[in-house]
This record gives sequence, structure tokens and C-alpha cells, in this order.
Amino acid sequence: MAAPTTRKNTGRLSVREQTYRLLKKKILNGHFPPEERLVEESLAGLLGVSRTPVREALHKLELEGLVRQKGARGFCVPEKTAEEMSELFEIRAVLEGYALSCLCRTISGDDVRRLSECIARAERGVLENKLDLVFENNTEFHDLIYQLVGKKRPRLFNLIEDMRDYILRYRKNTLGTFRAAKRSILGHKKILLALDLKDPALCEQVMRAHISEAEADTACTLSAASSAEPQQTYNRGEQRRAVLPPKW
Amino acid sequence: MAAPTTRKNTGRLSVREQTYRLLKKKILNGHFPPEERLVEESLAGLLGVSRTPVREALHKLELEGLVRQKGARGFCVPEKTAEEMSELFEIRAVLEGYALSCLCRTISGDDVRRLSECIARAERGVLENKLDLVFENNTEFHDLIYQLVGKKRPRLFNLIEDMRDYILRYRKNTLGTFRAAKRSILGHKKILLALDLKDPALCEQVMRAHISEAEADTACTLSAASSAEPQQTYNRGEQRRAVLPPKW
DNA sequence: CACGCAGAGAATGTATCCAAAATATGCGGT
DNA sequence: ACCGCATATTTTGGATACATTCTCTGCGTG
Repeated sequence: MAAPTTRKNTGRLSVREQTYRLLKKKILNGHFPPEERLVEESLAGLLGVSRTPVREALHKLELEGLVRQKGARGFCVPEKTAEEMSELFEIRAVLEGYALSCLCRTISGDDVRRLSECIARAERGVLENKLDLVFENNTEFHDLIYQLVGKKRPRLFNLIEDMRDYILRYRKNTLGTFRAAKRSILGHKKILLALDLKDPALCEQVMRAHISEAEADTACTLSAASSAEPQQTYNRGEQRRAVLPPKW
Repeated sequence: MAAPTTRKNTGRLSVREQTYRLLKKKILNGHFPPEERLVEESLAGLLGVSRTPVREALHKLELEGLVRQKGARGFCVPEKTAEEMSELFEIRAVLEGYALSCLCRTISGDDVRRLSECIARAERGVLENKLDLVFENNTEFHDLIYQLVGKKRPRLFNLIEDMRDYILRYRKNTLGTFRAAKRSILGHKKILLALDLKDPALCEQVMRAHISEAEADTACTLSAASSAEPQQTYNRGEQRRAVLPPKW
């Protein structure tokens, strides 16, 4: 019972929600070694809360497939597998491809322009050898798209967000190589073209191809990045930070 | 505290799991009027459990979008909307279309034969004017397909199952009209043909069209089927029954 | 030496308890 | 008579306590 009973939640979120998000983030970041038992009480102690929010979080995460029951007792983070990674990318490709095809019917010229500006800035980043600028604008490109999709199709939007989250577990949070950066920009250009042509089928095809490329650029990380870090203590303040945005 | 403290779970499932499933089933069946406050203690009393499993169930259901927070206090089942129904069908069409396209690369002649037998039996049902026979075999047709998909793609399979569940809320659990039955069988024939041709693109197209038809056949129910039933008492035994299988 | 059973310990499942927050209610003032 | 503030009630949030079950270990026996 590290935390006092009476506490105005650090900001505005319930302890339950904070616990859920933090645990999810930690899992996605690979802070828990796969197959290792996640003991409610230890986690509770680690987070400075009681077992109750931890349990609720674990059960919600089970629903999402981020933890699974270990035998009859307790939970653990499942092993990373190439099959699961591949499946997640596949699903994501399908969903985002469809989302783009929906978007192309309704997108405004204004939005197209903003997207193309993102691409231009990213290209400038390549020329000036600033990979972080590329990364930043690639992210903005996608955020813009999903923002537009989310307006009319909240369910689809949520599903896509979930998939992007789950993939984080398999993916380093960087743009990777210079070559990948250029390939990504080229993909974005094709996406913009398909959007501008208002061709739904082309949109699907182009987006799927783009995500397949992303998958290929990610594949290598699986064997390299082992997950264990000593899961040391962390302060409550960190809980406020959201999961880092996805990136290509 | 209706239930005694010591109880071997009616069968093998935890009370938590039973509560979650039963609540979900009741929501999908429309037993709770939309926008009506779901009070934890009332539900707990209704189910003969304590508040704890009810709370966990409600929060899991929130994650799935089956309940939402009512203001700052408590949950309610969200209103049915044509937009949501449409979106659910769309997502389902996309996912199942993709699943079928995956399946067509690996399906065995044996499985194709079994599928075609389902169709044959359903057609016999039409000729003999036995709609339940049609219904039964249509269901088996789909179950067979998803069983095959689930083997290699558990995530995709779960997603599809979820979508089918969510759609139950909008759909009467019958085959509807005679005309719809015939149309459904025709759709299945096309699906089988696409599978047999091992044409992924055709598979996607055909499955999407099939589900669109299902959506069209469902659309009318929205305004007609009001959800309220007096949510009367139910015995524990009912909890063991799974959500009714989907149907076309 | 190995296998199995029994008991102890540890971790989860469930219920209850206490506190906080919001809404409803009632009283008083203008 | 109406509006506003204060209080009471209801309901959720979070923690703890208790019962249950699973596992691990150690001892005894074959």
C-alpha cells in the first residue's frame, strides 16, 4: 500500500485506466520477458496500487491477446512468433487498405494538399539527411489519414489503432535504415496518388503493398531484439505518457 | 449474497467468465434497453454474484464497445444506429473476404467436397420447403470455413468471430424470408466456386458481395425490432448455453 | 533410486468494506 | 414562486480480507 488511500488521480484518469495503459505499454515495449509469470501482487506493488486494478487490466489485456493464461494460474506475455507478427501485419494491411478506399470517396482537396505537404517535408528530410524529420512527417501523414477515417468509422479506426499497437511489440520505434525511409516516402506518394485518383481498388492495393513493405523492413528485428529488461521501478509520472505513436 | 460462498462453479468456468458471457449474450440479444443505466449492484443481484465479476465484465464489454460510460456514472448499452450496423458489416466483409482469399490457397479437395455437400443439403431444404434445414446447413457451411481459417490465423479468426457477435445485436436469429434463403445459397455457391478456382481476388470479391447481401437482408430489422424485454429473472443453468451461432 | 502422496505455501477468485463523487432533494432566501 | 446552496442518498472506485485451488517440496515407501 505505497499510495495513500485518498488521492486525486494524477491528472484525471482513474487508477484502473492508468494501470491498464501502463501495463499495456510495458508489454508492448517488451519490458516483461515472455512466458514469465505475471503475479498480480508484484505488479500491484510495482505500480503502487492494489490488486484490483491490476487484475482488471490483466483480464482486459487477455481479451486483446496481449497476455494469456499460463496453465491454470496467472498470466504471462506470450512468446513472440513470426506467425503472429505476420498475421498482425496482414490484418492491418487489409483494414487500412479498406479504410483508404473508403476515404478516397470523400476526401477533400484541402486534405490532399495537407498530405502532400507532409510528403514534401519528409523528402526534404531525406535530402538534408535528417532522418528524424522524415520520421516525424511520415507519422503526421498517417495520423492525418486516420484522423479522417476515424470521423466516420469509429470501429474501423479502433481496430486499426489496436493493430498498430500490437505491432509495436514486434517493431523498433525508429525508422530503421535510410533505404527504408526512401521506400516509405515512395509508398506515401503512391497512396496520395491513389487517393487523388479516387480509385478505391487502387487505394486498397497500394496501401496493402505499403504495409507489406513495412513488414519486410520489420522482419529482421524479431530475432535481434530480445525483450528482457530488468523491469525496474518507475515513478507515477511516467504513467501519463501515452504509448509512442507509430512510425514508418 | 444469494449464492453460498463455497460453490464449485456450475461446470468449470469461473464466475467472472460466466458473468461476462452472460452479460454479453444478454446485451447482444437486446435484453437491456439502450441508454438505460446498468447498475452494478442490480446486475449482481440479478445474476446471483457479487459486484466484482460484474464490474470486470462491464469494463471488458466497454473495451469491445458493447457498453459505454453514461456520463460520469455507470454504463449503458449504446443506442443502435444504422451507421454502426453498416460499419460492422463492412468490417466483417473485409475481414472475411480476406480470410477466404487466404483459405483458397491451402484448402484441400476434401474440404471443398464437404462444403459442397452442405450446399446440396441446404438446396434440398429449399426444395422441401424446410427453412430450418437450410439454416442449419448454411451455418455449417460457414462454421466449416472459419474452422479452417482459425487453424492458421487465430487473430483473424477472433476478429471475425467478434464482428459476427456484434452484428447479432442488429440481426434477428432467423434466416428471414424464403427469398433471402435462396439468395444466400447462391452466394455460397459462388464462394465455393471461387475457392475451387483458387482465385484470391475473386474470393474477396465474392465474399464481400455475399456479406453485403446479408446486410441488405438485415437492414429492415433495425426499426422493427425494439430491444426491450422486461429482463426478468433467469436461472444459473442458462449461463451454460453459448451465444447462438450466427446464421445466414 | 524413483515414484507418489501429503502437506504447506503461494497466488488467484470472490466478496465485502470504506471512501469519494455525483446526483437528487429539500430547505431557505430573495 | 423560483433559484441556489447545502445535505443526503446512491453508486461507483479501490482496497482488503477470506476462501479456494494449484503447485512445489519433502518425506516415505516400493
